Order: sequence, then structure tokens, then C-alpha cells
Amino acid sequence: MMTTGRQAVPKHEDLNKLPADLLAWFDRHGRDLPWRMALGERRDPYRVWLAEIMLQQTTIPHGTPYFHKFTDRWPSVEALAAAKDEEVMTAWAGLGYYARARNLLKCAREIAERGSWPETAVELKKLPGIGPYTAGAIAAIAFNQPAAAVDGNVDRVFARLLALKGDWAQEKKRLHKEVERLVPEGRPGDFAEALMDLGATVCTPTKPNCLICPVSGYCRAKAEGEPERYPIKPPKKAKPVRRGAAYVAIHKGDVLLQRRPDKGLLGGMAGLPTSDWVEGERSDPVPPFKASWEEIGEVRHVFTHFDLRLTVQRADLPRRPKADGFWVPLDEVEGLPSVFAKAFRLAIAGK
DNA sequence: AAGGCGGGGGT
DNA sequence: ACCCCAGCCTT
Repeated sequence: MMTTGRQAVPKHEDLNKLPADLLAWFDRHGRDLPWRMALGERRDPYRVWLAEIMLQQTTIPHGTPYFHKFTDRWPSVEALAAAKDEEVMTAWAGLGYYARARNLLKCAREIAERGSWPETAVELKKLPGIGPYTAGAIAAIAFNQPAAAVDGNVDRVFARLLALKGDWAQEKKRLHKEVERLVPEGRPGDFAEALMDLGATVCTPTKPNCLICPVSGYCRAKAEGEPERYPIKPPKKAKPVRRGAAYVAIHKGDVLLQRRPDKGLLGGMAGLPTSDWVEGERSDPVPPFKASWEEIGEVRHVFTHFDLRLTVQRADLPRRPKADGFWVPLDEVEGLPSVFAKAFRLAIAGK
């Protein structure tokens, strides 16, 4: 539309017309992602669910290869339900938040047992690993239910649209109600995807591109002039440093690994034997058994709530010691969480 | 309401 | 060095 002179300033006191403008933009600029079939076709609930779980707190570039790996290997929820626990944990290795993988399998088995997916957000939320966001997303996208899907992107978009300045935890509740109110009758799934696409490609965290934004006319933060100021969140706590050691024990070309307990950090994953990881200065590490351990170096790894500095110790053993765990040929080691993959690589390849 | 829980990329 | 991300679960 060409106009001469000054653009009309759309009113932004009322968001009721926002969904229509956003959907028109989505029809032209929505992303083509592997778990989205061509616009207008019905989404596969299994793929929608799998993608939503994988993309919780995870970027699309990081998650996409895992999505393909899983759908190639387990094309249906029934196939996934029949997989062994260790197979799924190994396939998930490197993606993080490993409770997601344990809950993924629990959920798949519940669905296979039931024989079908529940189709409402309320019912979906009862399944393991499915919280308020994911329940809304699956209900809207896979089952065309009138549900909102409010994730971090939508939080940010609406924090700006409404220029929310109050306590962030409280504002998020208000915001959620507002999004639900705006879900359009006929296209709840497209609305959910459109808001996410807008947040990912236009209303980005540090450099929102208001010039190409289809809903900038509704945006109070843009009107104020500094949309990137929003959302206004409370300061984060500093991360403590923990230190410890990981042990690479080698006997006749095999390395000793241990399966970690289901609860807690890296739960359910294979790992190297370690000392305790403790906050503060370095102290003498405690090996899993007596051997001539050689210090190879140090790896650093950042977890959600602490930084880890891990001394890597290696021993080539003349006899197989009595130790918990299982032995794996060096060239068949797979499925380690990143911190252990780093330590293993350093001990074997020196880098 | 707060904290545990991964990992990688952007600036 | 700091930020962020298609959050959920437990306490």
C-alpha cells in the first residue's frame, strides 16, 4: 500500500485487531519448519509434541538434528514407546535437561497404552513433561483447540506490546490472560506459531526490528522509543564455581562408564566416574579406586546454576579393577552428556 | 514462589 | 562476561 506523506498512526490502546494483522503476516512470512507441514494441512500430533519437548529452553538450530534423528528412528509414538530407556537417553545426549527425555518416554508409553492423544490443553497438561505452554501449543497446533501457547517469545512480545513495567512474575499472569483473550476463533494454531515466529524473527531479544513488524502499530514499547528495554526482569544470582575430578579408567581398550541415578543432575545418563563436585577452592580429588592416576588437564562446563571446573584424571590399568559401572570399547563410546564428552575427548585425544 | 535442571550461540 | 532461548517439576 503506497501512501504519500505521514503514515497514519494506528491506535494501540486496543489489541482486538492484532490477530488479523499478525495472521496476514504469518501467511506470507511464517517459517517453514520440519515439524510444520505445508500451511493448511493437519499437523501430526506426534511430531508437534516431540518438537515442543525438544525445543523447551532449546534453540531451533540445536534441536533440529535431534528431531530428525528421533523421527527417522522412531516414526510414531508407538515406536518410541517400544524403545529401551538407554536407547532414548543415548539419542538425547547433548540436548540437555535430561528429565525431558525420561518424561518423553513415560508420556509416549501412556499414549501408546491409551491408544490416542487427548486433544484439550487441560488433558494434555496432565501428561509427564507437558506444562502450561506445551499443553497449549499442542492443543492449538495439532488439534485446533482455542488455546494459548505462551512461551518466552510470547512473553517478550507482549511485554513490549503492553509496555509492562511491574513485577515480572505478576505481569506474566496478566499477559497470559490477555493472550488467551486474543486467540482467534478459526486459527488458534496459526496464531500460536505466528507469535513465536514474530518473536524469533522480528521482535528479537536485543535488536527488535520494528520497521518490518506487522503489529508495531499496537506496540506501546515502540511508541515509548526503547522496545529493547522490555521485558523488565529481576536480576539473576551469580553462579558459584564448583570443582571436582572425572576419571578415565582404561583397560584393554575399554573405558569405565557409570549409569547415573534417575534423579538429579544428568539423571539417567551414562557418565564417567567422578569425585564430588564442591564449591570453593580446589582440594585433593577422591578417585573411585586406587590406581596410578595421571592428571591430563582441566575442562570447564557451564550448568544452569553453577560453573564446573573438572580435573581430568586418566589411568591405564594392568588389571580390571572391582568397580561399579560397565566397560565400553573406546571407539564405541556414545551418549555422554557434554561435560563428560569434553572430559573423555581430552583424555583420549588430548584436546 | 523459588530453585534445580543443559547446552550452545549471540553480542 | 553477560545475555538469551518453543519450560517443567519439585519443594
